Amino acid sequence: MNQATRPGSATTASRIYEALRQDLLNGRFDAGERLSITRLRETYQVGLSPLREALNRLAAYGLLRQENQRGFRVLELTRVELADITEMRRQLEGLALELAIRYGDDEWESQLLAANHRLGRAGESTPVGEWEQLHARFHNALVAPCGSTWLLRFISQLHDQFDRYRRVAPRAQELRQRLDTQHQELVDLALARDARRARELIEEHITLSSEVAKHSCHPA
Amino acid sequence: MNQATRPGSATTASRIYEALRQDLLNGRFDAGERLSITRLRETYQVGLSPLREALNRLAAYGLLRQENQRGFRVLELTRVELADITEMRRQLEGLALELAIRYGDDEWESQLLAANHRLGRAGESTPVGEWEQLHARFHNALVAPCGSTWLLRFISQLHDQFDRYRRVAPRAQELRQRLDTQHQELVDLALARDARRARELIEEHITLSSEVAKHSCHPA
DNA sequence: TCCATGGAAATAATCGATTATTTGGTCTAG
DNA sequence: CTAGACCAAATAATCGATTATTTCCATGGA
Repeated sequence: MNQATRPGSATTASRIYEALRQDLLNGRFDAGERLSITRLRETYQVGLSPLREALNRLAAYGLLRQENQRGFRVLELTRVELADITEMRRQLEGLALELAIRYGDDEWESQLLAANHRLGRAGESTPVGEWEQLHARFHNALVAPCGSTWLLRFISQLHDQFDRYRRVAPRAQELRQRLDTQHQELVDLALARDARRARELIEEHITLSSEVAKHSCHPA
Repeated sequence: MNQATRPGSATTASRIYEALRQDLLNGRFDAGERLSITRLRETYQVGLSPLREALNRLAAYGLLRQENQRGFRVLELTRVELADITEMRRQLEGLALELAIRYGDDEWESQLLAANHRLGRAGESTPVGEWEQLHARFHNALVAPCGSTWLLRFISQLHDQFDRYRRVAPRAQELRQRLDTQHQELVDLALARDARRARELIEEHITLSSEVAKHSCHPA
């Protein structure tokens, strides 16, 4: 999930990067908002340099837009962008799932069952950001052994983008349940090594998630 | 190609970002090399803050590896990585080309012909980095109207990655000519709107480029 | 000989202050 | 009235100095 900055102890810049990323994903900022650097300094209680470095990383990652001499702003939420992200997720996660089914071993099957179990246990009382994290873990476990680090990287990036839309979305209980059912079916198809139907289902799954998220776009 | 930081006048950070990116693509640094910040300061004649911001961007973009408290290092060149980049280029550019053929209009056809013409005119006397730039332009023109900004973004990113391998590659004249021929054929198939064969050809084209680049990997 | 330890030198990260650019409002000329 | 120029306040970007961490080498013990 994070860029590989783990070795050595955490630096202020990488801590603030993660904090900002989470807050962006959780919709703590308004879409299109200009981020005042001085205000961020106060909010997160950090110095200027590490903060700016974190913002530069986030802009390069695609969670912020950077304009020379005009600072940083949060990306807008638009239907066109959501459609793009959705279609790319369909293509890339579909491909990755096929590859994962081809290459995944026993260890993968265990990890997948575990991730699915943890996700299934999360109920109504689960804290806001926690379900999203378990959900991300599940989808990551699904495609992890696809064999391509770049594919996984792009998928994570798109997942982060998609989360910005999902978070704001209303909790349609019925749809939520259909999505949960699909998770279970995805596990079954993966273990059965049915690549064709698994790919069909994950594409359908992503499209359905997108329908839910669509409500968070601008005019509503 | 660049991240959208154009408005306002160029900042030192974005200038040094571009300079470093070009130098990384052109192989001015050794693979795996640790980048000494103080040395970079002297080489590029810039202050510490903008330099660090540029490095942070490049790391988030994937052209550098950042390790907490241990600075930045150039990525290694490995066969595994090249194979991954190549396969992803095949998938993503293949998809993008199909979409471009579906959605591209007259303007696209003109741009494509122009880009192809400019690339064809570049001969032996063309400066080192120039051919690569024209080549990148051509490939970009090919897929530009695919309709997905994320797909184009990923393709550019992979193209930059691939360039690190290509630059070092020996100039096998015969292969170079086959690649040139393929460029012409790609244009023909695109104008004929033959999506299936165009996709087949671009996948073959990328694979062939990769064969040439393979010589630049570590043990040789 | 080989590892472990300590400490200085090198270097990465951060801070505080300064400079450069943009923004928003006001005034004047047409 | 409107358009343009100008000024002051806000804020982004950069610099120079300081702090924290790692690296490297020397030394001593098993």
